Amino acid sequence: MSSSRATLMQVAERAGVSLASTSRALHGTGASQAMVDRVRAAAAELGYSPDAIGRSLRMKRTFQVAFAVADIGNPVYVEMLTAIHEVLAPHGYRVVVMSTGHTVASTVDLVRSLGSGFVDGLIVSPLRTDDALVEAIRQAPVPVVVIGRSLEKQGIDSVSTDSAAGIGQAVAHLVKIGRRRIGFVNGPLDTTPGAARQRGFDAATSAPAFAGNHAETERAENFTVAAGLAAARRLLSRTPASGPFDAVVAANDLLAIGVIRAAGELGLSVPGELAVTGMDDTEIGKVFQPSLTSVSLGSAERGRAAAQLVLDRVGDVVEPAQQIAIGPHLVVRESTAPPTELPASKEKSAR
Amino acid sequence: MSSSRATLMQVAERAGVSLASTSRALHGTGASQAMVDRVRAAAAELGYSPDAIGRSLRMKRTFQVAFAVADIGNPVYVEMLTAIHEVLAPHGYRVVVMSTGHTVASTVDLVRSLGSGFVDGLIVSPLRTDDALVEAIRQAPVPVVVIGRSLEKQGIDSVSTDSAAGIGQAVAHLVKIGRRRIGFVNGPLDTTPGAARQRGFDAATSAPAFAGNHAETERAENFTVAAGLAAARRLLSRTPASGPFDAVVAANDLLAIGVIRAAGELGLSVPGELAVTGMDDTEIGKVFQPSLTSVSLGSAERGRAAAQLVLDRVGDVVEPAQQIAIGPHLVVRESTAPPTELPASKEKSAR
DNA sequence: GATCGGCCTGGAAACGTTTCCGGTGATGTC
DNA sequence: GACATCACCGGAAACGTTTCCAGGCCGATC
Repeated sequence: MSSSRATLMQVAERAGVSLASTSRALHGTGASQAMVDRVRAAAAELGYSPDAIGRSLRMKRTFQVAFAVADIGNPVYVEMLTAIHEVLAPHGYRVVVMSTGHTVASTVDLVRSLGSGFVDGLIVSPLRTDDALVEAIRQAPVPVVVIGRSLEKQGIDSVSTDSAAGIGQAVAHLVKIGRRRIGFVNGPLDTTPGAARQRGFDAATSAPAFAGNHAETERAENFTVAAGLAAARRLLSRTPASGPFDAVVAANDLLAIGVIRAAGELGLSVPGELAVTGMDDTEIGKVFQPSLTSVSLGSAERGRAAAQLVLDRVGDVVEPAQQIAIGPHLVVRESTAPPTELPASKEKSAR
Repeated sequence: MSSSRATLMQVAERAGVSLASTSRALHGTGASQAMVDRVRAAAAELGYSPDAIGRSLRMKRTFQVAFAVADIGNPVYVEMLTAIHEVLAPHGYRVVVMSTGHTVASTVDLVRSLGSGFVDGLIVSPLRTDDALVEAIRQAPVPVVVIGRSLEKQGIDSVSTDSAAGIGQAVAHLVKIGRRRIGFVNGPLDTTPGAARQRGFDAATSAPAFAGNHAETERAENFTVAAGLAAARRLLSRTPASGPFDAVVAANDLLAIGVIRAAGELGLSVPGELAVTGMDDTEIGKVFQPSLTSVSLGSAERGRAAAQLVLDRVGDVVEPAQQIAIGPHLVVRESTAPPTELPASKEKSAR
């Protein structure tokens, strides 16, 4: 926190050359070798390092990209952040983490705040979307990439995934291993992921392949473990006419963990008596006990794609909006298996 | 991504007043009401929003703070990040996430890069520290707050916690509930937390209160679940002369989860046959099955304190370096309990 | 030998903002 | 009525950098 930093002007004086030449020498273009050596030496002596603000002002580039999510506590977003960081850092870009807040209005505010130009681009994964937000994004003074649903018609760059199809994969898997009464623990329906996943569940359970089985939805207040626990308690306290639930599809790994905890409370073994699937294929799901069968939506991959898209855009390539889709795929682990033939004792068999 | 943004100059012209007055009117000091109204109107018409870069250049303030950690994948750092964000955002500060890398050299580079002045302050939680880093921090052109060990003698602001004492609390708890052969799964000893926690374990297990019991350390490659799993396999494959391990202290919640998984592999029940403690009291530990007894080091609290410290410092209050200490405390959950009296059937001695 | 082209350099402008400073008009006080 | 005080306004400088432009030098070409 010592002496104020050296400026380019000071380096120029020290080297006895002009300001322009100094800049060129350090920047590396159109300067003689002698000049470069001289300036480099002076810069080293003074411990010069270029001022990012001055440079930004002149170049109209901040070398910063913002990443905005509602809840950085959700491991999915952390994975995205890591991936984004890995792509951007080698290009000299910094990542600013922002919070969208939980309402769409606050997200609109955030997008508008890009007007102050502290950032060259934005990657945002909004929980909720509406026309105002779409419009704000379209008007935004810097490239914006949305991670979430495809916004092709709206002409906005997006990296999406078909989470509805992902839920379909989970349901298909459960049916295939012999589950007949499937509950669905979803998040709020007015969120983009909540709506998509509900569509996926409804479609999968009204398809011919599902005929004769039972399906039922319970809605959690949000996408956290606590909400999942509460919702699962409600769901599992009901018993369909055809018999107790033997599987639960959760819209989220966190919700799934809540479901498993609820099952534990009720003395239901997982996967023996209750198979549970999650979604997002997070690290926490991998290490949970039992490890979580989960639909991977390629969080890291989506993060990387979004970052690459922003990078392309700030390199002022003006192209029509691009849509990148990442296919979901199911990763089967311990939390799903064919139902155990229960011995009369109803105690859990060997581990 | 439409028309280029309006500048203050344009607002001034539109309002028919000087640039200086425009700035004052918007900034709110020393302008008549009439002037304010007039300028506000013009600004609104043009959709003006002030340019952060121009402002930064002039004010020598970026309204950004960097938070640097080795591994943002570790939930502890996510909790800190959240807390930091919550403190800083209301003051108009943005948070830039940076990676220190795993070597001390790359951390030094990062601190040096502050010289480019893109940020008003830095909060860093380095895994490893050496004299070069301390010196770099002391020379840094902006306030730096270290989360980790106390750096009082070095004259650096720090927010620390006595993790050694925390390990002591864990050991005391285990002894109290009747555990006699305690393993310690630690991370690398050349890291700051690794070293401190080892000291804590060694001190606790060589204290009179521990006399007659067995203690043994196994070192994991890093602080992740996978490393914890591997280390626990090694540890539990050994059997002390006095009998098998009945408790494991892990230096970290992630390591603890690895330990529990290893116990599962070996058919050991937790907490019945093996009690396990973690450290950091992370969200994932709370929801794990069994939920984790863990030593809280107040991650969120430390984040908040560090953020507040940076905030004070950028408000150019020049005071001697401050040391804030957060006391550790044990949170007992399911993963520790008195040993179960094993029915004769279970082959305990043979293992 | 004059001209042209190419390489290199220095001067100066520009990016958008805040703030110092001097000036003007109005108001209040003796 | 003169003078000090005050509130407000406009001009201009400054923050640190990059880049346009013009000019100087040198070698090569005709």
